[in-house]
Amino acid sequence: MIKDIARLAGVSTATVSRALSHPDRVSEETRALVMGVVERHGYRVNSFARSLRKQRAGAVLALVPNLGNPFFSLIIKGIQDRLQEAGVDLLVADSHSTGGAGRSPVAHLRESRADGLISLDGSLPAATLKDLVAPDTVGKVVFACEWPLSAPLPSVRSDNREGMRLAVDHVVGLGHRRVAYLTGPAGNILTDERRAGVEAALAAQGLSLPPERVDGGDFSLEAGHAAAVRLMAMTPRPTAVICASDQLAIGLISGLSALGLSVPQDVSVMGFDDIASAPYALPPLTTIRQDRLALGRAAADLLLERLADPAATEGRVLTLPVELVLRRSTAAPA
Amino acid sequence: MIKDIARLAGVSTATVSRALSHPDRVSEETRALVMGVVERHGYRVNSFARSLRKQRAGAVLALVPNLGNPFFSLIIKGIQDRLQEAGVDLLVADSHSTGGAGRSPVAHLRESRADGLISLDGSLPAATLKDLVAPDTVGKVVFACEWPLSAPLPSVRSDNREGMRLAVDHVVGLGHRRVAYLTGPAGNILTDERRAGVEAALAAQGLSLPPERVDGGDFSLEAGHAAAVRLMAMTPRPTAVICASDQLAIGLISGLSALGLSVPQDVSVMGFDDIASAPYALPPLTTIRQDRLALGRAAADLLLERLADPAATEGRVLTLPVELVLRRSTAAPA
DNA sequence: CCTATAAATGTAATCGATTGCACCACTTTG
DNA sequence: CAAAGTGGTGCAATCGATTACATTTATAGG
Repeated sequence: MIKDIARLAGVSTATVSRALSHPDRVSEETRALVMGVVERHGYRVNSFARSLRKQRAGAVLALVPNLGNPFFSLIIKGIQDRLQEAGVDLLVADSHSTGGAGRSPVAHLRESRADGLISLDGSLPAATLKDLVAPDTVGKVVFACEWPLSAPLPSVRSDNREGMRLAVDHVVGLGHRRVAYLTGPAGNILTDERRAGVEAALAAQGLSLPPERVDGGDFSLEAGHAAAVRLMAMTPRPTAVICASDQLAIGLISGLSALGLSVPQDVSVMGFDDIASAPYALPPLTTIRQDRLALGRAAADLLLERLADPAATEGRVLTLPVELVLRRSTAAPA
Repeated sequence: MIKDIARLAGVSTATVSRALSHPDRVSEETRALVMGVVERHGYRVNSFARSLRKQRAGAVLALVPNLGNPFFSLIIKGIQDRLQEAGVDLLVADSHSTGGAGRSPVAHLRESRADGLISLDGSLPAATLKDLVAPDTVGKVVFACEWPLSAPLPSVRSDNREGMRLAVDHVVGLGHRRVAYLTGPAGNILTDERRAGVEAALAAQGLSLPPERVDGGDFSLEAGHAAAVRLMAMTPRPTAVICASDQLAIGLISGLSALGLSVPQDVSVMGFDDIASAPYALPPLTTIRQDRLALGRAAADLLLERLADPAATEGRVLTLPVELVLRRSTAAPA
């Protein structure tokens, strides 16, 4: 195709290419001439030919634990926003669904379909992780939101421990002493961090988190709902429940409501994330806000920087601040 | 790279290529030999070289009105699931954010970064739509969920009118006569379809939808919340409100609750979509379920078929069934 | 034993752009 | 006025695979 343009403009393909990619390397008039022809014929460079020659894809892969989980949408949007500014495309893949072709995410890197990888999944299979830290790929990977414990790869994350400190201090400040915790899925780094944050903050207040006051096991609505009956069967009952996610909290409130209990009169409930529906829960959910959009942007930013200079970003960890959002789901104990 | 493998295996690059892509075109032993070398050296084909030569990208672009809107996540997952089975990659772009590079989605097609396009946005700018129906792109485009009125492109959609008929028949069957409607954003095809569905179904029951009983103007939680006070200021009040989305319904319930009204005792509320949190709303939301996962899969399926045979799929419209899900947000009027 | 046919492999053109190097036409400088 | 420098172009190699066509080798049929 570039040949056609060259022929029509009466110049060489080299000149067309330069007029398009390095406008300052051709004369004013040649550029205008070439641009005119390009315009008239609606010519567009073939990205494969370019990628093949330049040895870069112009695309980045985002690996999501579950594409169907709405929690990730804002992070993805943040990533896409930043990438679009840089003129880089976004590929997405689900790290759990391994379809017919069954290509590992690393294959995208090795087949040079993507220049880099942003993983929102911190619990990648050991084999995948091993591939990722190989010399030829380690400089192309960053983590967002979650991160792997076993490899010191660059990552962007929210300040999960601080978030839980804010949550604990809030409910303890209201006068609660028996605080229960709804935790996330086992083996997840966020689960560990947040739980550790809760325990540390409670300890700092002279309180403890006995194992029987921990329930959940999943970030989902279902898990929260199911936990209600178990939590309320305890004697004495916990007076406040801190949840590892807003979904857990909303599910829990739903479960409590089914038991005829109301929030915050009978129990205080706190979430984590500040998802879009948190302000519209009944009651509006007191929670810890993490800025998912900013997190996505920062991750994309970090990856772009890493691709430009792997050494400079070696092991870099960016921790984003979180914020206590006071709404109506917490109150002093009865 | 393929040259290295060829040299190491003592065969030509042609044979390596065939061993990899057309195993039946080489002898058993050659294949084993080549595979062995490939395995040992972790060789992977370069996708650009392949794409350049084969003139296909092996990727498809999904265009989403707002990547941050969780409503789309399940559709995207459906698309990705199906594409992965076919060994095709998924690129995503936000049709609203036009970042620095500001490349139109059509550019992806023209630059052959993507073989096809699935648009979840039915309200594309006229210029974009015009580009899409050009002879060289029209065979590569399908719509999912939404669709453009002005061009007869293939699409997959839910049966929006039938859904609203089910909703209307349900509340009217409970005895409601003054039914209000919370509508979506102006200019959106779903807004039009659903409203038309409501009006037709009410008319069939001998009822009407006076303009003052229509509010909303957006699918969002906020719009639903804001509508509550206006709707309840009417005399006589509507006894049931049908919403164009679950988000509207949940926002509405939140707004009603702030006014001290409860659902369904004071007002019945219906949603549309059956999003993940609908069962955990207070009260659990009666709604119309559309299977977003199936919709995404079907759209990906349709696109793959269209890419293989554009003529056969010309103007094809697939309408997926919807379903009434009875929960607790509707009851007979007081 | 020789020819026709099939199976396996190699040769080299091709996909479409980018870019190092060479070259030409002018300026500038000593 | 000759030598050196500069800006603008063109030539052709290159990126890494795929595949039409040619060639070789093995097998079957007459």
